[in-house]
Amino acid sequence: MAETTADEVPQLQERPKRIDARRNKQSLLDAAAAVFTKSGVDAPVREIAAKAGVGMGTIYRHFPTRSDLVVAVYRHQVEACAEAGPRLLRESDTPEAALRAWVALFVNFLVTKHGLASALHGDNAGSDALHAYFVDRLVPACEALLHAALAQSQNSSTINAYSVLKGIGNLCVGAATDPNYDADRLVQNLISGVLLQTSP
Amino acid sequence: MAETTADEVPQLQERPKRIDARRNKQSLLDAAAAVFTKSGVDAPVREIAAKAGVGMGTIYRHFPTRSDLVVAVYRHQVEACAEAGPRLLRESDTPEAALRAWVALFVNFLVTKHGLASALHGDNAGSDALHAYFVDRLVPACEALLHAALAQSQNSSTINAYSVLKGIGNLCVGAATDPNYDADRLVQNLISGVLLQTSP
DNA sequence: TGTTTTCCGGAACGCTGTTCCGTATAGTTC
DNA sequence: GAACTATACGGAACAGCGTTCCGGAAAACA
Repeated sequence: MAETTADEVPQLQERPKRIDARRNKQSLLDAAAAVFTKSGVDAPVREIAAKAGVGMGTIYRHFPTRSDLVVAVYRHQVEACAEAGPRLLRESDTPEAALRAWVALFVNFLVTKHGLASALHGDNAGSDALHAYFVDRLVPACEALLHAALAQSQNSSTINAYSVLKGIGNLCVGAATDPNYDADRLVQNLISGVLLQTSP
Repeated sequence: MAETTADEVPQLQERPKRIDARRNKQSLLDAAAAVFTKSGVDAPVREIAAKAGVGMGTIYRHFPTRSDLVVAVYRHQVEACAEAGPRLLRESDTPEAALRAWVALFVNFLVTKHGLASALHGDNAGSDALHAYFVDRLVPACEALLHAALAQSQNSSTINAYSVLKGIGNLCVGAATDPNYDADRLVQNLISGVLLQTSP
């Protein structure tokens, strides 16, 4: 639940944060995690601050933007997803199976976190921390899997891993709240189509 | 540009709207169309009212919700898209070609209207006029094309046309503002995957 | 304990979509 | 043309959002 200890432990030439600051940051992370799972990622910042027993100023000092808080809350799961890529590639029967398993993992992650997929769009002039973090960590993982799967089927087409990843994320939008919408199936269909495509 | 004349012409037992009311409604539709293409579908309501030279009350009397205004502005193009379905099915070489052409049409429509795809998510407890209208008009068209294409390839799998249509719409989110994201290609890949899938 | 540095709380700001109501005006009747 | 009524208008006001600001509290240090 805690963030990397990078900013909680004294760096060279830096004093440690005050203990109430560290305590509040942790309360905020816990409260945010709870509120996000209950009311979705779009829950008001005030609600999180209230649940953590903290003022508005405090939340914005620790997390300069709403997006940063979301990143901090889901950092571990995103990291786990990124690290699952190479592992699946090693342990699966075929590269395509590895890709499909990884994608299912990613989809499950997005769908169970209500509103995360919608929040992923880099609305704010491309400087959206959430979007940037997902891209940074997951595009390389996705790319490796895609290349391996394409090589397996001797498909020499060029793929844009970023594009595919964003497509998967987009397909997950609204999946949790719409019982008639089957994101899982569509994503697997999309993968089929991507692997099938001929080089341009 | 004008709406259907349904509510501008006197119905039985109904008096015609006042002429300033009709004039303002038209001004609003024109202003909204202009603002939407300039600033995207998410443009503030105040901006549209200002451009039309009209107050806040007026805009909400004619269009009870932001969503209704968007529907009114794009009604003709959605209608055209719906009607293109049967026509393409008649004039194309194969049902699959018709489906792909229709999907390309739909994608082009969504992508050129900045923000329309994002606005399509039924946020407001399912009572979103925009979402409902799109579903009403386009799901049947999409369904006919899908069935025809599946029959062609002797694929007996069941498809959920609503799911596929929503998936296509989702894939278009952010397509206009992200040069690295190729929605067109992904959508065609998705169609490939959907047509390829085996019955469950 | 006294001083300094850091951090906190919550009111306030600017931006949304939407509602409300006193006022203006088109349509109707004389 | 004047008087009257139903209809529509304008824009201030409301609620809710993310974010900023700053006087005051509290931790760390001497």
